[in-house]
Amino acid sequence: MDARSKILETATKLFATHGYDSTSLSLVAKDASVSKALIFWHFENKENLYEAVLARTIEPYRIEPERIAGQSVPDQVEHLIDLYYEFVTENVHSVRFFLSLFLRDDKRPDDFFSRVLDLYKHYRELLAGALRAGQEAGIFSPEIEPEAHSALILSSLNGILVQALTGETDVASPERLVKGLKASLVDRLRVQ
Amino acid sequence: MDARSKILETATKLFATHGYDSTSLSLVAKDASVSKALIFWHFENKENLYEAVLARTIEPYRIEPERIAGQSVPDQVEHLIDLYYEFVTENVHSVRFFLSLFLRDDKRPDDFFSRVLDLYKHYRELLAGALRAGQEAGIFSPEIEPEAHSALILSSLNGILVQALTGETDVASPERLVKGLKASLVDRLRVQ
DNA sequence: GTCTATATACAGATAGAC
DNA sequence: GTCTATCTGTATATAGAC
Repeated sequence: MDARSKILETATKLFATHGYDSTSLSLVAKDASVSKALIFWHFENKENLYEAVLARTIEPYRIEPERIAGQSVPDQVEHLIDLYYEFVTENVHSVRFFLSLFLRDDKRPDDFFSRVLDLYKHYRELLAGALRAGQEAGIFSPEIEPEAHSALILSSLNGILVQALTGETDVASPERLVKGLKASLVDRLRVQ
Repeated sequence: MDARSKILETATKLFATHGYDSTSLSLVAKDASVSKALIFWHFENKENLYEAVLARTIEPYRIEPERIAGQSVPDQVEHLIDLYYEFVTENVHSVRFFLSLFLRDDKRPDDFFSRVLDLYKHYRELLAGALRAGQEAGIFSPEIEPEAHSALILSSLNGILVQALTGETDVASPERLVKGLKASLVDRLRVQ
């Protein structure tokens, strides 16, 4: 790997675990086995390096249309839940990173935030659409409001994932909680 | 207020918003209108100050038995949910602080963490107990497992609260989500 | 207890050789 | 492109006067 990529990779790991301020360029240089001066040659200053790291980190944050198409209406809801869950578990480190950015008064470039929020909103709308389609097909109870209920499902899912992210043991496993979520928040809404 | 308390109060605010590393003692001194040397005289070093701040912050984290006693069994579940919600909204700043500590590889003194976790566990057990009592009284469906379901309720609640903590607008309000949570995760479990 | 002045270390950043 | 050496600011921490 070339030096530039090595720096970027090392910095990504360090920024994500220690945050912006607590990550010194001396440490990045040492871990990447390059001189501090080389970091400045490639990225000009610490902030530019940070932005390059953010750009690299957010890269996989997108919805692939082919993955959500083609299901029968009732299965779509559970499938969307699975997709969300899979995405977060596949990107634990960066999700944890972004969540901690949301919580801190840290360096938080607004364009990255709005991109994460847009993605979240998109997901919620897909979920609401599937719920509404299910209602219209007479599968789900007409009592629920699709928008409100999709927000609740995502919130619950986030809660489960935060629990997994913070490494709380001794509670039920994430998989089991998601199963319970589907049972209570999806299956129980079916018209008998 | 005496200088020591002033320092403690100022440091609490600053550590919570900027974190350990990003909070300089020069800033604490300036904001508290004292000299830097006085901080060292009172707290010896930065880490000791931080621990004093943590001890002060965690102080309100306890369950008051009188607040959960005396309800009729079915109402207990919703009451516990309300208590949890109220506690978090009354302590937003420190909850956000602790959550960000859980997410970062920061300074994380294990005894404080285990105290937060114990409290959480206690809450979950109270909730499971209420659910079980409701089942035995024939009010809640025998289908659910109290332990698993109380974990799900708390996870969902956490998800709603994290959303509020991260300041995500444009989604449903926390109050509305909690109402939906109660409807789907509590009321729908009642035997008709 | 509270201050000013200072020691020491390390941060981000630059100069210039190769 | 990559390095060593160095500048400058600011951090934690100490010494010592009052």
